[in-house]
Amino acid sequence: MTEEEFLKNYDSTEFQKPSVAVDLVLFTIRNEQLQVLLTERKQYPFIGKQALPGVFVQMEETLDESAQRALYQKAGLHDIYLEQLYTWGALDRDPRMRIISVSYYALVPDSRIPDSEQEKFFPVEEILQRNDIAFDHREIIRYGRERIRNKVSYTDIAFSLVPEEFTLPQLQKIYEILLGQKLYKANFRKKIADKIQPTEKLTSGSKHRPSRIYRKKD
Amino acid sequence: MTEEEFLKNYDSTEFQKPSVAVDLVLFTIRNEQLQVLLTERKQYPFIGKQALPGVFVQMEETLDESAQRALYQKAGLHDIYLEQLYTWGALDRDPRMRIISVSYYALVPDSRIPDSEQEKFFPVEEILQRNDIAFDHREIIRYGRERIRNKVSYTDIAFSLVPEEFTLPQLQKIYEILLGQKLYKANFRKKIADKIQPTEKLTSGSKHRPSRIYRKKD
DNA sequence: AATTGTTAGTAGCAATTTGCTACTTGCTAT
DNA sequence: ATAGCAAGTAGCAAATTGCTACTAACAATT
Repeated sequence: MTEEEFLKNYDSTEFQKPSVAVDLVLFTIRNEQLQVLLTERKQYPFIGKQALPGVFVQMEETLDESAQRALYQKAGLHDIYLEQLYTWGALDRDPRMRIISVSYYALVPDSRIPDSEQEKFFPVEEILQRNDIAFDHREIIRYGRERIRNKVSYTDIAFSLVPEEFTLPQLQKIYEILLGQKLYKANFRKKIADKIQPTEKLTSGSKHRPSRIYRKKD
Repeated sequence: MTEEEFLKNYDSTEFQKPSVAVDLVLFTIRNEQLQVLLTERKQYPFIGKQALPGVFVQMEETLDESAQRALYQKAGLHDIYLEQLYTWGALDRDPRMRIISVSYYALVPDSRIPDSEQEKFFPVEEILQRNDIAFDHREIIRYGRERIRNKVSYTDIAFSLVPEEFTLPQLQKIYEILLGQKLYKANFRKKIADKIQPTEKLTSGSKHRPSRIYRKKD
């Protein structure tokens, strides 16, 4: 049997297969809190409960593309920091059938969230206290928060949560929220000095000293 | 329609589904090198080439269980450090059909590898130079190495690569291989001091000063 | 015009960690 | 004895982190 023959005869429907979905944890920072987008379920199961937005993986799209599609279809967003998180495979995680969920997380500055989506964000702290979240999505959110918490210190993901132009007090606040602890101003600035570029601009309108506006270097 | 009715009528075969497999990156350290288990493919596709051991995910097993099964069926190993790595979903990663692969990596001390498996390990450095590895498995191996390299500094995974009883020069060597750089003896010992317990035993048989034997604390 | 309140931003030092060199210890083989 | 060799320790310099206190620049109030 040649390879060609083999491939022609291969019956890919021979075995029963699980379904594969992508679920998206879309994080932002608002009101000095880490928040996540939740959608209300319109169908069984968990009708009326809140869940992460998700899509089934189509045969002709990669996982990354599924995640991007979810991001666009469910939140109207493009060109956002997006990274695979973990794949969940418990047998009973969906009562309909066996569904394996590849979770992704995305980070978006509050300023980029469309008006239509504003209402759908909820603080992670609160969500983790609740027990009425659909599926295993609360666990996914917790896991996502842990991932960011780890990565913030050795990557630049914090910049994904801030607009193109930002002040250092803003940026520091992002770091503090993600890490869950205060940082020292002077040390923080030394640390990130090589990642930022000052602009000529200063903030205005506040009733105290204005802050210099920076951009990410490169 | 009640939830029960809905679930009864739900047709889970309505859509075409990808297959889901688990591929295993089994790392060990031998000859002062990071090595990986590869199996020779006996079937199309990539017949004769080397690949990571893998299994299809069965409907009645979780992903972790699939990974453990692969570990046992393909390497005869039980109770090994095992962690999910990443899920690979390129459209053409398998020429037979759409297969989504959930990769796991495992860490095992060289001393625990059964005789029958000894021959199947190959140095990661070499593998990454080659271009005759089946599927996208070379990329998976590279990704696995990156993951360990990151985790070694803020977790205890290095202990998974060493027997229950070990010497500090042994352990330090493991860290050095994983990190890809030399460490300072005295500093290394300060760092891990709270993670280890000395035994009464010393090594013997060497023609120089014997080394104290330790165990992991807890 | 000076004072107060508030946040932005800088100085500087103590404590800890890391980088590095040199030493001492305990074994075997000459 | 002593030479060779790896195990293990001492200790200091350099860099990083923890922390306090300062100065700078604005608006609002006196």
